[in-house]
This record gives sequence, structure tokens and C-alpha cells, in this order.
Amino acid sequence: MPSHGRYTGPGKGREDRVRKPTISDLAKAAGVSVTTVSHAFSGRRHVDPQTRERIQRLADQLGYHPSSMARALRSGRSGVIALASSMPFAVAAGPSRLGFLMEIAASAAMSALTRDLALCLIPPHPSAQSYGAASFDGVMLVEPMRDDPLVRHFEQRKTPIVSIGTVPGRPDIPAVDLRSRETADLLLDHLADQGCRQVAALIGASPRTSQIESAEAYGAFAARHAMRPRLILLDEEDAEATAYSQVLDLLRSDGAIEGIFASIDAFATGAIRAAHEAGRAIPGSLRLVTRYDGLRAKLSHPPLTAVDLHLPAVAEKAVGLLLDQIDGCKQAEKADLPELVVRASSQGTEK
Amino acid sequence: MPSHGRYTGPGKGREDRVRKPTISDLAKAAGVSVTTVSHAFSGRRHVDPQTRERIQRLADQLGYHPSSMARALRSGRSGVIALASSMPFAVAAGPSRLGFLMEIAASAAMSALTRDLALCLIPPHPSAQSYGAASFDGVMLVEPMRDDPLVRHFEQRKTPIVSIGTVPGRPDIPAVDLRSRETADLLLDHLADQGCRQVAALIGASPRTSQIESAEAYGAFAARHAMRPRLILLDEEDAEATAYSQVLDLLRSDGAIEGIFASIDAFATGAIRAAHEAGRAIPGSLRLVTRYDGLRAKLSHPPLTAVDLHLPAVAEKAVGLLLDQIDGCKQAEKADLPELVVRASSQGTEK
DNA sequence: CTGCTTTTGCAAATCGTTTTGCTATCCGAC
DNA sequence: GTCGGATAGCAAAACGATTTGCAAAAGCAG
Repeated sequence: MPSHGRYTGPGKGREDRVRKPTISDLAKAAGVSVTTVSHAFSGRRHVDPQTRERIQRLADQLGYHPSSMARALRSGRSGVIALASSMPFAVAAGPSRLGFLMEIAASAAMSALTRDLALCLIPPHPSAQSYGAASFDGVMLVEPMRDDPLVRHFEQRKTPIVSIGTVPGRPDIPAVDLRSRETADLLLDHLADQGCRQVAALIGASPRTSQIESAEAYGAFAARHAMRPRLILLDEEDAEATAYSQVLDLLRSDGAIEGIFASIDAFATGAIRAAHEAGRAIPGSLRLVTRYDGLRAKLSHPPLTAVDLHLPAVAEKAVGLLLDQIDGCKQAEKADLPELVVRASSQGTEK
Repeated sequence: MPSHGRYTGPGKGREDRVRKPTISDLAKAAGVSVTTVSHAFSGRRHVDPQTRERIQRLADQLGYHPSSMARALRSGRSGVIALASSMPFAVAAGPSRLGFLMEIAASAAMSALTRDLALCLIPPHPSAQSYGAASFDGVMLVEPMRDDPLVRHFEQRKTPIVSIGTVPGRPDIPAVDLRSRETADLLLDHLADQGCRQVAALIGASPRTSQIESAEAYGAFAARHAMRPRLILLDEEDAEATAYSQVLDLLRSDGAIEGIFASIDAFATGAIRAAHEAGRAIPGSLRLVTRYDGLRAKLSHPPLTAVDLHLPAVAEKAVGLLLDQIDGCKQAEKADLPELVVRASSQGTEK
């Protein structure tokens, strides 16, 4: 039984605030009907330029702004889209790994604004049922998991969905493909190019497309190079710490490892610490690459070879796709091309 | 003459999507009036438990959810608050220095959600007039400048405002004081404690409270220690690069400098590079501290001594204050206590 | 002057809720 | 028997815009 969110009544203390002028106040002041005012603003019908001018002037004078709530009700669109993620907020309520999500958020906010939309950030609700009082015209999910409760939630609510990164098992949901398979191939091939014969992979255990495809890519890579696979599935909470201890074990038990592919940047940071601890120089005796080229990869020592996922472009496409989804019905699925950024962590010659 | 935002008419293609059930559909199905349904949900009047139960069941069955747009119109509250910043988005459309703002955004989003609000991110609009179609119950401004156009915009629109960091010259606007003066004192005193006699300051040129108070603190510090002040005002765009070149000049022209106080983390990163270039070891021959303890400070080499500003708590307070502002009228101003985080960049003994 | 179109404007319906009055019934107590 | 007080429910008026249908006036050709 869903709680529909308690309604708290009309704002207490509303009477003591000055009432904002409404369209009929303006109409009265201008000596015309509300219809005329509406048309003067929307331009959907012609109004006498002189009248229109007077209305405009009065509007400025009175400080009139059309109520977007009324407009939303009438038009059925709130002008707000949401960005939701089931994971990163939760693991990073603190400042740890906001990078990926927040880079998307910032870009999406700008893309949204240029289309006269606002972007809402919605963290995963602890008791994931009533998502606030606001209503969204659509929602963008970032890297949802298989059977993600968020997907169910918004589907049931008939809110248009666009996923950033495909939804595992749900090819019907429109998505911006993050090209995780290609990304992983890029990174693994790079390691091979750098001469790594034995490569381990640190991959997130959650059933997200990026992790699934990374694992697949790694499997194929191992087969292609007739290499014994060392696939380490890691929990994404407390990523750096668990990566650290697992990699330390690995390096100590298996001296042959020459390269590590970390599908999450925090894994890579953990791996660096482990390598240091195990006395393996990077990139001297161990090469390391990661997927997301965020602040972490850039500021790491040594800087991490990573992939430019073109997140601003991804966000832009997601917003566009969502908009299509909302009022058109274009099911068109779009894609994007990742790009390798080589840095010291994997190069033969130190910068 | 303000553009009030073009209205695009009722969603095209709306007729082909299934109409969501309304309250009167539900009422009809349950054989009661809409009033009863409304009361069944809101609990503002008693309804027979049996009736209520039946309504609930039917609501689930039909997939009914109250329209928040209608609710918003009626109640005058959209359930959405906004977070706006005049600066960081613009300088960091790319991934450069999202840290501060985005840490606040993430925290604020969670704080908002626990109060049944949604948080909108609003980037500074290039043509700063029509901020999307959405309406906000209130807005949080992060570190606005003196005479910030955002302040004017929302004041004119009578949208309740709370500032994160006081607004220079506007003590009347309720704000969460970021305690920039105390923060700067903390850092400068720490440098003095570490034995620095000659300290330079890198401070942002924009008229924000944090920068203003940092400069004041530095001035007082210099006077207190009878030290010739070296105050370097830097443009915040392209912060790292300009800090780099300015600090390089400084170090070359003034060998006495023993410590640097950077009021923005990107300044500090630039300073590190400059120090490296000038052959000054950190913290061996030059100590460096910065204000915001974000990813940059933590991942820097060496890690930067910084201040924990308790941003999640700040965000929480801002949301609370804004809520007071919206429906109560409590003008109460709140504050917070910064805390020093000592790291290698300023310590006598290397970690 | 009639017929036709264009221009300009208004009144009223609509969007989906919440809230305010009002009615009706029943119960128990005086 | 009736007064009071719960209890349960309904009808209708908001909330503030947009949009449809209609009408008055005006211009213009025939």
C-alpha cells in the first residue's frame, strides 16, 4: 500500500506574504480580458501591438510572472526532469566518489536549461516509495542495475524513462549506450600494446551494463590472448579499501601480473596503494588503466590512463532522447564513441 | 521587457498515451465522491476505515497517484527547491572543479528528500532571464557575489532565498555562514604554528564573502605578525593555470616565502606545480594549505592540509533555513564550525 | 447594402486537486 | 422528545493559467 505523501495544507503564514499578481489582476489593470493577456504573452493569437505593449509594461510594473504551476496543470508538463541513480549517492553521501554522477548531473542541468527544463537530482530514497511531492516529466537513470527498483518505480508511474547506460535485460528501455564493451576493449588492447601478457581485471559486482560488459570484454581478451583470466569481482561500497586488500593478495600470490584493468576509478586508487605496498612500481613493473577519466584519474599519482566517455555529450543526448520520449514517441536509440586518454600509469616511458 | 518563456501548448501526442487515472476516476470506481477520496489519502478528515481500505485497494489496482501539479497549484507549493550558483558551473562545465558545489548539491538533495522536497540544479543561464519553466518554492544560492544577478532575479520574483555563505553587503538575506573568517584564521595560524614567518596568500578576485573574509584574515594576520603582506588576487577562471604562473613568479622573486595560503583548492594545485618547478619541496621548504577539503586536496601530492567545512551539515542547515523561510518567517541565522585537517603539505614531518 | 474575411476581444470550459460548507444519520443524555 | 455532538459523506468553490467557440466591428469587393 503506497503512501501517497502527506499533504500539509496550504502554506501556513501565507496570508501575511504579499499575494503575487495573477493574470486576472493584470487583465483588470490593463482593462482587457485574461484571454487577451494570455495571448499577448504566448503569441498564439494576434493581439493589437498597442495593447500588447501596454500589457507588457504593466506586467513589468506589477512584477507579474505567469504561475508555472497553473501552466503545468493545464499543459500536463511540469517542466522538470529528474536524474536518478540507485548507487553513487548512497555509497557516496560523503564526498568520496561523486565524480561520475555529478559530472553527468552538471552537464545534464545545462542541457536541460537550454531546453527550458529544470533538472532535479533525486537520491535513492531509503524507504524507496514516495519520491517527494514533485512530479517529473521524465527521468534519466544513470547506470541502473538489472531489476533496478527505480526502473520499476517509474515504469509503474508511467514516467518516461531514459537510461544512461543500457538497462541489463531491458533492451526496450531507451538508453544512451555508454559503449562499455568498446571502452573495455580499448583499455585492454592498450595494455596488450604496452606489452602486458598477464592482465588482471577489477570489476564491480553489481549487475550494471558497464560491469557486465567489462567482464565480457575481459573474458574475450583472455581467450584471445590465451591468458589465464584473473577476474576479481568487487563490491562497490568502500571500493578503494576492498580493492586495496584484494590487489595486495593478488600481487603477492601471483608474481606474473603485468597489468591491471580497473573498471571503476576507486578500484584503481586502491590498486595503486596495493602496488606501492607490494613494491611494484607503476608503470615500471605494473601497468594500470581505468575506465572513467575523472578527477581521480587525473590527480592520481601516477596519473591514470583512462577513457574519455564524453559525458557532457552523453548527458546532452540523454536529455534529447528523454524529450523525444516525452512528447514524441521516437524510440531512436543513440550511441557514443569513447576515446582513450593515455597517461603515465600505463606508459613505457614515464612522463 | 522580460520574456516570459514561450508556452508550447498541451503536449503533442498526448492523446495516444494512456490517460492516467484521476481522483474522480477513482471516486467513481469506489462509488464515493472525490472529497472522500481526497480525505482518505490526506487524512485531514475521518473516513470510514472500510471505505478507506477499499479506496486504497482500488488506487493500487488502477495505479492512481495524485497529480502533484494539481496539488501544487492548489497548495501554492511545488515541492521543489533549487540550488543555484553563479560561478562554478560556468567555469566547470567540464569536470574541473565541480567539487565544492557538487558536494553541497548531493547533500542538499538528500536533505531535501527527507523533507519531501526535490532539489533542482540550476546553472547560470547565459541570457540570465528566463529560468526554465519550473517554479521553485525557494532557492539556495551558493556563495553569491556582491550584487549577484541571481539575487536580484529571485528577489524580484519574490522567491524565498537562503544563501550558503553570506551575501556581501546584504546582511538581511538569511544565510548559512560558512565561517570563512574563522577558516582562514585556522589555516594561517596553523602555518604560523608550523614555523612559517613569511606567508603569501592566493585569493580569488571575485567579491564573495569567502574571498573577502580570507583577505581580511590574511591582512590581520600580516599585521599581527608584523609581516609584509603578499596578497595575490587571482581570477577564478582557469584557476590552476593562473595560480601556477603567479606563484612561479612569486617564488622566483621572493625567496623568503615559507608558506602559502590558497583560498581555493585549484589555486593550491597550481601552486604545487609552481613549487615543483621552482625547486621548492613541499612541505620541506614551502608549506601549503587550502580551504576546501575536497577530492583535490585529498588526492594531491602531497595531500593538502585543508579545512573540513562540514558541507553536508551546511547543506542540511540551508535546507532547514529555507523551509523556515518558505512557510514560517523565522529569520534565524545559523552557523557552523570549521575544522582543520592537517595533511602532509604543511607538516614538519612527512607522512 | 449585402456578403465575406480579418481583426480583436470576451466568456466559459478545462486541467486535478484541496477545502469549505452543508446535510443526514445515529447515539446517548437530559 | 429534543438537544448536542460525533460520524460519514457530498457538492461546489477555489488555485491560475490556456484554449475553444462565439461575437462585434471593421474593411472591402461586388
